[in-house]
Amino acid sequence: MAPSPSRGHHDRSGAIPIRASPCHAVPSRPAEHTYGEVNQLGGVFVNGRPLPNAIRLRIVELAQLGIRPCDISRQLRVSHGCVSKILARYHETGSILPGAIGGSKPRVTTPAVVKHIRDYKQGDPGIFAWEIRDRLLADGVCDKYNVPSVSSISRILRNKIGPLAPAGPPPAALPCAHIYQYPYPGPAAPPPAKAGPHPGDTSGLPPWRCPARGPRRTRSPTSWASAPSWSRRVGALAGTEGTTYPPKMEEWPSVSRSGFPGPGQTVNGLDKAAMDGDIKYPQPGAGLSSMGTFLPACAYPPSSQPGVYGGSPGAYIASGPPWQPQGTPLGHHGHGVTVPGGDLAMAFKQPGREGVDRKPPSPVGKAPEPLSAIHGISIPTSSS
DNA sequence: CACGTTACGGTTGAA
DNA sequence: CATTCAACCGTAACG
Repeated sequence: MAPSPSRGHHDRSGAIPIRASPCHAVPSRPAEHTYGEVNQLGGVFVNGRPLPNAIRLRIVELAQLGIRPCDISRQLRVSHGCVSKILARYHETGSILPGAIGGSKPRVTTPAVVKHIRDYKQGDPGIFAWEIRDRLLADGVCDKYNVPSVSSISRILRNKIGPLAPAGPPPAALPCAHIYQYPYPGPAAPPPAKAGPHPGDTSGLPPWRCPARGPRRTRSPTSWASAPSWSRRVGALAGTEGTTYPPKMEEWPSVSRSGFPGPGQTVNGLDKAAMDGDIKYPQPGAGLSSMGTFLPACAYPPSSQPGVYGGSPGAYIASGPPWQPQGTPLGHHGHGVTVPGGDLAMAFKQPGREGVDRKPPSPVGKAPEPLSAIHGISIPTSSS
Protein backbone atom coordinates (compact mmCIF):
# COMPACT_ATOMS: atom_id res chain seq x y z
CA MET A 1 0.00 0.00 0.00
CA ALA A 2 0.91 3.53 0.13
CA PRO A 3 4.08 3.72 1.99
CA SER A 4 3.46 6.65 4.11
CA PRO A 5 0.01 7.81 3.69
CA SER A 6 -0.23 10.34 6.29
CA ARG A 7 3.02 11.94 5.97
CA GLY A 8 4.00 12.84 2.67
CA HIS A 9 2.92 15.23 0.39
CA HIS A 10 5.84 15.87 -1.53
CA ASP A 11 7.94 13.31 -2.87
CA ARG A 12 11.47 14.06 -2.44
CA SER A 13 13.53 11.86 -4.45
CA GLY A 14 11.03 9.23 -4.93
CA ALA A 15 13.51 6.54 -4.67
CA ILE A 16 16.06 6.46 -2.07
CA PRO A 17 19.24 6.01 -3.86
CA ILE A 18 21.30 4.56 -1.22
CA ARG A 19 20.56 3.14 2.03
CA ALA A 20 22.72 3.21 4.95
CA SER A 21 25.03 0.40 4.65
CA PRO A 22 27.22 0.92 1.77
CA CYS A 23 29.26 -2.08 2.17
CA HIS A 24 27.82 -5.16 3.58
CA ALA A 25 24.50 -5.43 5.17
CA VAL A 26 22.24 -5.23 2.29
CA PRO A 27 18.90 -3.92 3.23
CA SER A 28 17.21 -6.62 1.43
CA ARG A 29 17.69 -9.01 4.24
CA PRO A 30 16.53 -7.10 7.20
CA ALA A 31 15.64 -9.51 9.82
CA GLU A 32 18.42 -11.91 10.10
CA HIS A 33 21.35 -10.33 11.66
CA THR A 34 21.49 -6.91 10.37
CA TYR A 35 21.19 -5.46 13.71
CA GLY A 36 23.50 -2.71 13.07
CA GLU A 37 23.93 -0.47 10.19
CA VAL A 38 26.42 2.20 9.66
CA ASN A 39 25.39 5.63 8.67
CA GLN A 40 27.25 8.05 6.54
CA LEU A 41 29.10 9.37 9.49
CA GLY A 42 30.30 6.00 10.47
CA GLY A 43 27.95 5.72 13.37
CA VAL A 44 26.13 2.56 14.14
CA PHE A 45 22.42 2.55 14.34
CA VAL A 46 19.62 0.13 14.15
CA ASN A 47 17.01 0.97 11.70
CA GLY A 48 13.70 1.43 13.30
CA ARG A 49 15.05 1.53 16.76
CA PRO A 50 15.86 4.48 18.92
CA LEU A 51 19.37 5.43 19.62
CA PRO A 52 20.69 4.27 22.92
CA ASN A 53 19.83 6.55 25.70
CA ALA A 54 23.42 7.14 26.41
CA ILE A 55 23.86 8.69 23.06
CA ARG A 56 20.71 10.65 23.38
CA LEU A 57 21.92 11.90 26.63
CA ARG A 58 25.23 12.77 25.19
CA ILE A 59 23.62 14.76 22.51
CA VAL A 60 21.78 16.83 25.00
CA GLU A 61 24.72 17.20 27.22
CA LEU A 62 26.96 18.34 24.49
CA ALA A 63 24.39 20.77 23.35
CA GLN A 64 24.21 22.15 26.78
CA LEU A 65 27.88 22.60 26.78
CA GLY A 66 27.51 24.78 23.84
CA ILE A 67 28.49 22.39 21.17
CA ARG A 68 26.73 23.02 17.96
CA PRO A 69 24.41 20.44 16.64
CA CYS A 70 26.49 19.93 13.61
CA ASP A 71 29.47 19.17 15.73
CA ILE A 72 27.52 16.91 17.94
CA SER A 73 26.36 15.13 14.90
CA ARG A 74 29.83 14.57 13.70
CA GLN A 75 31.17 13.68 17.00
CA LEU A 76 28.62 11.19 17.95
CA ARG A 77 28.14 10.11 14.41
CA VAL A 78 24.51 10.60 14.49
CA SER A 79 22.72 12.22 11.66
CA HIS A 80 22.09 15.83 12.14
CA GLY A 81 18.45 15.30 11.59
CA CYS A 82 18.41 13.05 14.53
CA VAL A 83 20.40 15.40 16.67
CA SER A 84 18.05 18.11 15.73
CA LYS A 85 15.09 16.06 16.59
CA ILE A 86 16.37 14.92 19.90
CA LEU A 87 17.38 18.38 20.94
CA ALA A 88 14.13 19.82 19.82
CA ARG A 89 12.31 17.26 21.79
CA TYR A 90 14.40 17.85 24.79
CA HIS A 91 13.75 21.51 24.58
CA GLU A 92 10.16 20.92 24.39
CA THR A 93 9.56 18.15 26.77
CA GLY A 94 12.60 18.06 28.88
CA SER A 95 13.02 14.45 28.11
CA ILE A 96 15.63 12.74 26.10
CA LEU A 97 13.76 9.55 25.88
CA PRO A 98 12.29 8.31 22.69
CA GLY A 99 8.61 8.14 22.33
CA ALA A 100 6.64 5.07 22.90
CA ILE A 101 7.01 2.79 20.02
CA GLY A 102 4.48 0.39 18.89
CA GLY A 103 1.35 -0.58 20.54
CA SER A 104 -1.77 1.30 20.33
CA LYS A 105 -2.81 4.58 21.59
CA PRO A 106 -4.34 4.64 24.97
CA ARG A 107 -7.50 2.86 24.80
CA VAL A 108 -10.31 5.19 24.43
CA THR A 109 -12.81 2.51 24.93
CA THR A 110 -12.45 2.42 28.61
CA PRO A 111 -15.09 0.79 30.67
CA ALA A 112 -16.51 4.16 31.43
CA VAL A 113 -16.78 5.05 27.83
CA VAL A 114 -18.32 1.75 27.00
CA LYS A 115 -20.78 2.27 29.73
CA HIS A 116 -21.79 5.58 28.35
CA ILE A 117 -22.13 4.15 24.93
CA ARG A 118 -24.25 1.44 26.31
CA ASP A 119 -26.37 3.94 28.10
CA TYR A 120 -26.84 5.96 25.00
CA LYS A 121 -27.70 2.93 23.06
CA GLN A 122 -30.14 1.72 25.60
CA GLY A 123 -31.69 5.10 25.83
CA ASP A 124 -32.05 5.26 22.13
CA PRO A 125 -31.58 2.00 20.32
CA GLY A 126 -31.69 3.74 17.03
CA ILE A 127 -28.87 6.04 17.81
CA PHE A 128 -26.11 6.27 15.28
CA ALA A 129 -22.52 5.78 16.12
CA TRP A 130 -21.69 9.29 15.16
CA GLU A 131 -24.38 10.53 17.43
CA ILE A 132 -22.93 8.60 20.24
CA ARG A 133 -19.63 10.10 19.44
CA ASP A 134 -21.08 13.54 19.60
CA ARG A 135 -22.67 12.83 22.86
CA LEU A 136 -19.52 11.53 24.35
CA LEU A 137 -17.98 14.81 23.50
CA ALA A 138 -20.91 16.84 24.59
CA ASP A 139 -21.15 15.10 27.88
CA GLY A 140 -17.55 15.51 28.53
CA VAL A 141 -16.96 11.84 28.69
CA CYS A 142 -14.28 12.29 26.15
CA ASP A 143 -12.54 15.10 24.54
CA LYS A 144 -11.76 15.38 20.94
CA TYR A 145 -8.59 13.49 21.36
CA ASN A 146 -9.95 10.65 23.29
CA VAL A 147 -13.21 10.15 21.73
CA PRO A 148 -13.50 6.82 20.01
CA SER A 149 -13.88 6.85 16.32
CA VAL A 150 -17.19 6.12 14.82
CA SER A 151 -15.92 2.80 13.70
CA SER A 152 -14.74 2.02 17.17
CA ILE A 153 -18.10 2.88 18.53
CA SER A 154 -19.70 0.67 15.97
CA ARG A 155 -17.48 -2.12 16.95
CA ILE A 156 -18.25 -1.59 20.56
CA LEU A 157 -21.89 -1.64 19.83
CA ARG A 158 -21.49 -4.78 17.90
CA ASN A 159 -19.10 -6.63 20.10
CA LYS A 160 -19.69 -5.44 23.55
CA ILE A 161 -23.12 -4.16 23.55
CA GLY A 162 -24.52 -6.04 20.74
CA PRO A 163 -27.39 -7.72 22.42
CA LEU A 164 -27.79 -4.85 24.74
CA ALA A 165 -26.74 -6.92 27.57
CA PRO A 166 -27.24 -5.59 30.99
CA ALA A 167 -24.55 -3.39 32.15
CA GLY A 168 -21.52 -5.22 33.12
CA PRO A 169 -19.08 -4.43 35.80
CA PRO A 170 -19.29 -1.07 37.29
CA PRO A 171 -16.82 0.89 35.41
CA ALA A 172 -15.10 3.42 37.34
CA ALA A 173 -16.39 6.51 35.91
CA LEU A 174 -13.37 8.08 34.63
CA PRO A 175 -13.60 10.97 32.42
CA CYS A 176 -11.43 10.66 29.53
CA ALA A 177 -8.90 12.70 31.18
CA HIS A 178 -8.21 9.92 33.49
CA ILE A 179 -7.35 7.69 30.81
CA TYR A 180 -4.16 9.42 30.76
CA GLN A 181 -3.05 8.62 34.13
CA TYR A 182 0.39 7.56 34.79
CA PRO A 183 0.15 3.98 35.45
CA TYR A 184 3.60 3.56 36.62
CA PRO A 185 3.42 0.57 38.77
CA GLY A 186 6.97 0.46 39.67
CA PRO A 187 7.29 -1.51 42.73
CA ALA A 188 10.93 -1.46 42.41
CA ALA A 189 11.52 2.13 42.32
CA PRO A 190 9.94 4.34 44.78
CA PRO A 191 9.29 7.39 42.87
CA PRO A 192 11.10 10.32 44.11
CA ALA A 193 8.39 11.87 42.28
CA LYS A 194 6.37 14.05 44.33
CA ALA A 195 9.34 15.22 46.02
CA GLY A 196 10.03 17.78 43.54
CA PRO A 197 11.12 17.76 40.07
CA HIS A 198 13.97 19.85 40.82
CA PRO A 199 16.21 20.46 38.08
CA GLY A 200 19.03 18.30 38.35
CA ASP A 201 17.96 15.97 40.87
CA THR A 202 17.02 12.67 39.73
CA SER A 203 16.38 13.73 36.35
CA GLY A 204 19.99 14.04 35.91
CA LEU A 205 19.87 16.42 33.15
CA PRO A 206 19.94 19.92 34.00
CA PRO A 207 16.88 20.97 32.36
CA TRP A 208 17.79 24.10 30.85
CA ARG A 209 14.29 24.04 30.16
CA CYS A 210 11.77 23.28 32.61
CA PRO A 211 10.61 19.81 32.89
CA ALA A 212 7.84 18.91 30.75
CA ARG A 213 4.78 18.94 32.70
CA GLY A 214 1.41 19.85 31.85
CA PRO A 215 -0.01 20.28 28.49
CA ARG A 216 2.33 21.66 26.12
CA ARG A 217 2.19 19.93 22.93
CA THR A 218 1.35 21.34 19.74
CA ARG A 219 1.68 18.34 17.72
CA SER A 220 -0.69 15.58 17.43
CA PRO A 221 -2.41 14.49 20.51
CA THR A 222 -0.78 11.25 20.61
CA SER A 223 2.60 12.37 19.92
CA TRP A 224 5.34 11.74 22.25
CA ALA A 225 5.09 14.77 24.20
CA SER A 226 1.61 14.34 25.08
CA ALA A 227 2.28 10.86 25.69
CA PRO A 228 2.50 11.06 29.29
CA SER A 229 0.62 8.18 30.27
CA TRP A 230 0.40 5.47 27.94
CA SER A 231 3.85 5.73 26.83
CA ARG A 232 5.18 3.90 29.65
CA ARG A 233 8.59 4.13 28.37
CA VAL A 234 8.69 7.76 28.19
CA GLY A 235 9.29 10.46 30.50
CA ALA A 236 11.30 8.84 33.06
CA LEU A 237 14.22 10.91 32.54
CA ALA A 238 13.73 14.39 32.30
CA GLY A 239 11.62 16.24 34.46
CA THR A 240 9.08 13.65 34.85
CA GLU A 241 9.23 11.48 37.69
CA GLY A 242 8.38 8.44 35.87
CA THR A 243 10.66 6.18 37.61
CA THR A 244 8.92 3.10 36.86
CA TYR A 245 10.48 1.04 34.42
CA PRO A 246 8.88 -1.43 32.32
CA PRO A 247 9.89 -4.77 33.38
CA LYS A 248 10.44 -5.47 29.87
CA MET A 249 13.65 -3.75 29.77
CA GLU A 250 13.32 -4.17 26.23
CA GLU A 251 14.34 -0.69 26.17
CA TRP A 252 17.22 0.89 27.78
CA PRO A 253 17.97 -0.26 31.14
CA SER A 254 19.84 2.07 33.18
CA VAL A 255 21.29 4.95 31.66
CA SER A 256 18.24 6.59 30.82
CA ARG A 257 15.95 6.18 33.47
CA SER A 258 18.20 5.94 36.21
CA GLY A 259 18.67 9.23 35.10
CA PHE A 260 22.07 9.93 35.34
CA PRO A 261 22.61 9.25 38.83
CA GLY A 262 23.52 12.07 40.63
CA PRO A 263 26.68 12.68 42.12
CA GLY A 264 28.28 9.91 43.52
CA GLN A 265 25.59 7.49 43.74
CA THR A 266 25.66 4.16 42.55
CA VAL A 267 23.65 4.39 39.71
CA ASN A 268 20.46 3.18 40.87
CA GLY A 269 21.18 -0.23 41.22
CA LEU A 270 21.69 -1.42 37.91
CA ASP A 271 24.51 0.63 37.22
CA LYS A 272 27.18 -1.74 37.51
CA ALA A 273 25.66 -4.42 35.58
CA ALA A 274 24.31 -2.16 33.07
CA MET A 275 27.49 -0.44 32.73
CA ASP A 276 29.23 -3.56 32.10
CA GLY A 277 27.07 -4.05 29.25
CA ASP A 278 27.90 -0.73 28.03
CA ILE A 279 31.41 -1.35 28.05
CA LYS A 280 31.10 -3.99 25.61
CA TYR A 281 29.73 -1.75 23.08
CA PRO A 282 32.49 -0.38 21.13
CA GLN A 283 31.79 2.41 18.88
CA PRO A 284 33.54 2.37 15.70
CA GLY A 285 33.83 5.95 15.88
CA ALA A 286 36.58 8.01 16.93
CA GLY A 287 35.28 11.04 18.55
CA LEU A 288 33.60 9.24 21.27
CA SER A 289 36.71 8.31 22.88
CA SER A 290 35.98 7.32 26.33
CA MET A 291 32.42 8.00 25.89
CA GLY A 292 32.08 5.72 23.09
CA THR A 293 33.08 2.84 25.08
CA PHE A 294 30.26 2.87 27.38
CA LEU A 295 27.62 4.45 25.48
CA PRO A 296 25.39 2.36 23.53
CA ALA A 297 25.72 -0.88 25.03
CA CYS A 298 23.48 -0.13 27.78
CA ALA A 299 20.82 0.06 25.38
CA TYR A 300 21.18 -3.29 24.12
CA PRO A 301 21.03 -5.82 26.75
CA PRO A 302 22.62 -8.82 25.37
CA SER A 303 20.80 -11.76 26.45
CA SER A 304 17.39 -10.74 27.22
CA GLN A 305 16.83 -9.33 23.88
CA PRO A 306 14.68 -11.31 21.68
CA GLY A 307 17.29 -11.27 19.23
CA VAL A 308 17.90 -7.86 18.57
CA TYR A 309 21.07 -6.50 19.66
CA GLY A 310 21.96 -9.65 21.04
CA GLY A 311 24.92 -11.40 21.99
CA SER A 312 28.01 -10.45 20.35
CA PRO A 313 28.83 -6.94 20.14
CA GLY A 314 30.89 -7.78 17.31
CA ALA A 315 27.99 -8.51 15.23
CA TYR A 316 26.42 -5.32 16.04
CA ILE A 317 29.32 -3.20 15.64
CA ALA A 318 30.74 -2.91 12.38
CA SER A 319 34.30 -2.97 13.10
CA GLY A 320 34.45 0.29 11.56
CA PRO A 321 33.40 1.53 8.36
CA PRO A 322 35.85 0.82 5.75
CA TRP A 323 36.02 4.29 4.78
CA GLN A 324 36.60 5.29 8.23
CA PRO A 325 39.11 7.98 7.93
CA GLN A 326 40.60 8.60 11.20
CA GLY A 327 42.04 6.20 13.56
CA THR A 328 41.02 7.59 16.68
CA PRO A 329 43.67 8.37 18.94
CA LEU A 330 41.48 7.99 21.85
CA GLY A 331 40.40 4.76 20.59
CA HIS A 332 40.22 2.78 23.66
CA HIS A 333 41.20 3.32 27.05
CA GLY A 334 40.87 0.22 28.84
CA HIS A 335 37.38 -0.56 29.17
CA GLY A 336 37.53 0.25 32.70
CA VAL A 337 37.18 3.82 32.06
CA THR A 338 33.61 4.04 31.60
CA VAL A 339 32.31 7.08 32.98
CA PRO A 340 28.80 6.39 33.76
CA GLY A 341 26.34 8.81 32.58
CA GLY A 342 26.37 10.13 35.99
CA ASP A 343 29.65 11.70 35.57
CA LEU A 344 28.57 13.53 32.64
CA ALA A 345 25.54 14.64 34.27
CA MET A 346 27.50 15.88 37.08
CA ALA A 347 29.69 17.74 34.89
CA PHE A 348 26.73 19.56 33.76
CA LYS A 349 25.64 20.44 37.05
CA GLN A 350 28.47 22.66 37.51
CA PRO A 351 27.21 25.94 38.54
CA GLY A 352 27.90 28.50 36.09
CA ARG A 353 27.37 26.30 33.20
CA GLU A 354 23.80 26.84 33.69
CA GLY A 355 23.78 30.16 32.17
CA VAL A 356 25.09 28.87 29.05
CA ASP A 357 22.93 25.98 28.63
CA ARG A 358 19.89 27.72 27.67
CA LYS A 359 21.17 28.10 24.32
CA PRO A 360 19.23 26.75 21.58
CA PRO A 361 20.87 25.45 18.61
CA SER A 362 21.83 28.47 16.87
CA PRO A 363 23.16 31.06 19.12
CA VAL A 364 25.67 29.07 20.77
CA GLY A 365 28.61 30.94 19.91
CA LYS A 366 31.36 29.06 21.25
CA ALA A 367 31.91 26.12 23.25
CA PRO A 368 32.43 27.46 26.61
CA GLU A 369 34.70 24.82 27.67
CA PRO A 370 36.51 22.07 26.13
CA LEU A 371 34.68 19.02 26.93
CA SER A 372 37.91 17.43 27.37
CA ALA A 373 37.86 18.89 30.71
CA ILE A 374 34.91 16.90 31.41
CA HIS A 375 35.47 13.61 29.98
CA GLY A 376 38.21 13.84 27.64
CA ILE A 377 36.22 14.41 24.64
CA SER A 378 37.84 16.44 22.12
CA ILE A 379 35.71 18.48 19.99
CA PRO A 380 36.89 19.13 16.62
CA THR A 381 34.81 22.10 16.10
CA SER A 382 36.60 22.89 13.06
CA SER A 383 36.35 19.63 11.40
CA SER A 384 35.16 19.84 7.98
C1' DC B 1 27.89 25.40 5.92
C1' DA B 2 24.23 24.81 9.36
C1' DC B 3 20.01 23.13 10.31
C1' DG B 4 14.83 22.37 10.00
C1' DT B 5 11.98 19.30 7.67
C1' DT B 6 10.34 15.12 5.67
C1' DA B 7 10.18 10.72 2.66
C1' DC B 8 11.41 6.41 3.56
C1' DG B 9 12.12 1.79 5.26
C1' DG B 10 12.05 -0.16 9.45
C1' DT B 11 10.40 -2.00 14.36
C1' DT B 12 7.10 -2.49 17.85
C1' DG B 13 3.02 -3.89 20.27
C1' DA B 14 -2.11 -3.42 21.18
C1' DA B 15 -6.20 -4.68 19.06
C1' DC C 1 -1.96 -17.41 16.51
C1' DA C 2 -1.41 -14.28 12.60
C1' DT C 3 -2.59 -10.01 10.83
C1' DT C 4 -3.54 -5.21 10.89
C1' DC C 5 -2.66 -0.77 12.14
C1' DA C 6 -0.76 3.24 14.00
C1' DA C 7 2.59 4.81 16.69
C1' DC C 8 7.69 5.80 16.83
C1' DC C 9 12.55 5.33 15.06
C1' DG C 10 17.03 7.34 12.48
C1' DT C 11 18.88 8.20 8.14
C1' DA C 12 19.36 10.58 4.01
C1' DA C 13 18.28 14.17 1.31
C1' DC C 14 15.99 18.41 0.22
C1' DG C 15 15.62 23.26 0.81
